[in-house]
Amino acid sequence: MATFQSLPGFRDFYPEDLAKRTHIFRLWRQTAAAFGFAEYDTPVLEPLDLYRAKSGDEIEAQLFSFADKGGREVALRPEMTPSVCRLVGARANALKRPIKWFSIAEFYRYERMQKGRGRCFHQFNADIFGEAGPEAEIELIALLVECMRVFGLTEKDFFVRLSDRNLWFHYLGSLGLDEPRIRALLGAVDKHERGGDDAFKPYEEAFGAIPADLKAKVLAFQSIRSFAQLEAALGAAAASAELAQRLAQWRTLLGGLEAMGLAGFVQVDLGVVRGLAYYTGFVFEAFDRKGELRALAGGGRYDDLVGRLGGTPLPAVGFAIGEMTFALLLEERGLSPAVVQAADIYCVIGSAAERRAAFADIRRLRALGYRVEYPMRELAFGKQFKAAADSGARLALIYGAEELARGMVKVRDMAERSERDVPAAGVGDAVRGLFEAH
RNA sequence: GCGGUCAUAGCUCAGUUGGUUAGAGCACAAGAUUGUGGAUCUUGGGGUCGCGGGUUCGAGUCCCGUUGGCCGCCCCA
Repeated sequence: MATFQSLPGFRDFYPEDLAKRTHIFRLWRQTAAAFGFAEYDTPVLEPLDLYRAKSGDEIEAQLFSFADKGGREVALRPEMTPSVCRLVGARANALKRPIKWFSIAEFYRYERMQKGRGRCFHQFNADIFGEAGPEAEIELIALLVECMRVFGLTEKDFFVRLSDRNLWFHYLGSLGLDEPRIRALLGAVDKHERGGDDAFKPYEEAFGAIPADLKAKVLAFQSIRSFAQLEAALGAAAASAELAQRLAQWRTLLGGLEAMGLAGFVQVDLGVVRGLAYYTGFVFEAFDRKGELRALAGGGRYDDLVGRLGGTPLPAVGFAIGEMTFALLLEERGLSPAVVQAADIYCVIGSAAERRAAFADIRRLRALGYRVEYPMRELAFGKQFKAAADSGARLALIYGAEELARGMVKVRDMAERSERDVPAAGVGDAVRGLFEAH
C-alpha cells in the first residue's frame, strides 16, 4: 500500500485512462479546427480578484485560493471565461472578427465530489467574440453538437435545451416586475425543476408571498417547449418593437440550426435559465436523453462581461463541455475507445551479435515514423513471437544469425503468418512498401 | 458544510458464532520451450485486511474514532 495517495477529488491517469482522455481531446481539437476556431491557453494560476470581479466574493468558498510567497492573493482557475475575456479584451481592437477561439484546459474547484464531478477536471471551451447576432449562437451550437457527434453519439443520446434570459426579462418586465424581482424569479425557475415549489421560497422571503396568478404565469412560461408555444404565450406583448425584434432573432437562430441539420438535437425549453447572473441572452445546456447524468455542456451569451472585466466591450457567446460527464456518457454507450496504441513493427533478435544490426534498423525505422519495439533482454524466439503478437505489431522483423549471414532480414506478416527475406541493407524500403500496400 | 453507504493482492471478490501461517479467479513474472503466436500446464512474486485506538487469552471479523471512495443534499462558473 502506498504511503501517499492523491488528494481528494484528484485523479491519476494510468496509460489506459489517459488514452481515452487523449482520444476525446483529439476529436475535440479536430472538430474545433474544422469550424475555424483557434486554440489558446492561459495560466492555471490567476489573481483572485479576476474571479471576485466576475462572480463576487462568495465564489471564494469554491476556489483553491491562497497567498503566494510575494503575498499576492491567487487562485487556481475554476473556469476559463474570465481569462479568455482578459485576453480578448486586451487586444480587442487588433483581432480580426469574429474572434473564434477554443481551449482544452484543466480547472480546479474546491467542491464535494460527486458522479461526474471532481475537484479537478478538464473542459473544452469555445467562444465567439465580436458578433452580436444569433449567427454566433448558430455556429457555437453547431460546434457543440458536432463535438459530441464525432464520437458516434446521436440525437437519441443527447440534446441541447435552448432558452433565452433576454426574453424572460422582457416577459416578466411586461408583467410589471422590477429587476430585483425578475432576478429572484429566474433563480426560482432555475431551481424549480429539481426543488419543486420550494424554489419560490427565496423570492417570497424577499418580496412577500407571490400572487397566485404570477406564479401560474411563471410556471406556464417555464414549461414552454416550442417556438409556437412561445409566440402564443407572449400574445399581445409580442407587438412591442423590442419583443418583435427578439422573436425575429429567434427565427434566425432556429432557422439556421435547422439548415445545419440540427433540428433533432435542439429543444426549445424556457425552463433553462442557468444560475449565472452574467448571461444576457440565449442560454443552452446539453443533456443525455435518458436524464441519468448531470449536464454535459452549458453556455450562453454574455455581452457585458469583457467590458466589466476591464477590456474593450465586446459581445460574446460561449460554452464549455466537461470532460468527466462526457466520458461517462461515452462509456455508457460503449463509445469509449478500447484502443491501446499498437506497435507497427516488432524486432525479433537472435543474440547480442545480431542486436547491433537490429539497433541500426530500429533507429532508421523509428526515424521514418514507425512505432518499433524489441525485447530489452535476450529471449527465446518463442517468447519473442509471443511478445510480437502482444504488441499488436503488423510486422515482425527477424534478425537471426542465419538470415544475417546471408545478408538478409526476415519479415513476417503477423496477421497472414507469411514470411519473406529482404536484403538487410533495404529494410526501410521493404517495410515502407509493405505498409503502403495496405 | 450536511446525510447515507462502503473499504481484504494491481482488478473482481471469498473469508463460518471471534480461533493455527488470510484465500480464489484475472493480471504480472519464471519455467516447460536454444528459431516462430493470443493456448495449456507447473511454479513464483505480490497483503501493516485503509489508518489509529478499544474489548478479548485471541480481531480481517465486535466497538469507537479517523482518512478515503461511491451516492445524494447545498452548489454547479
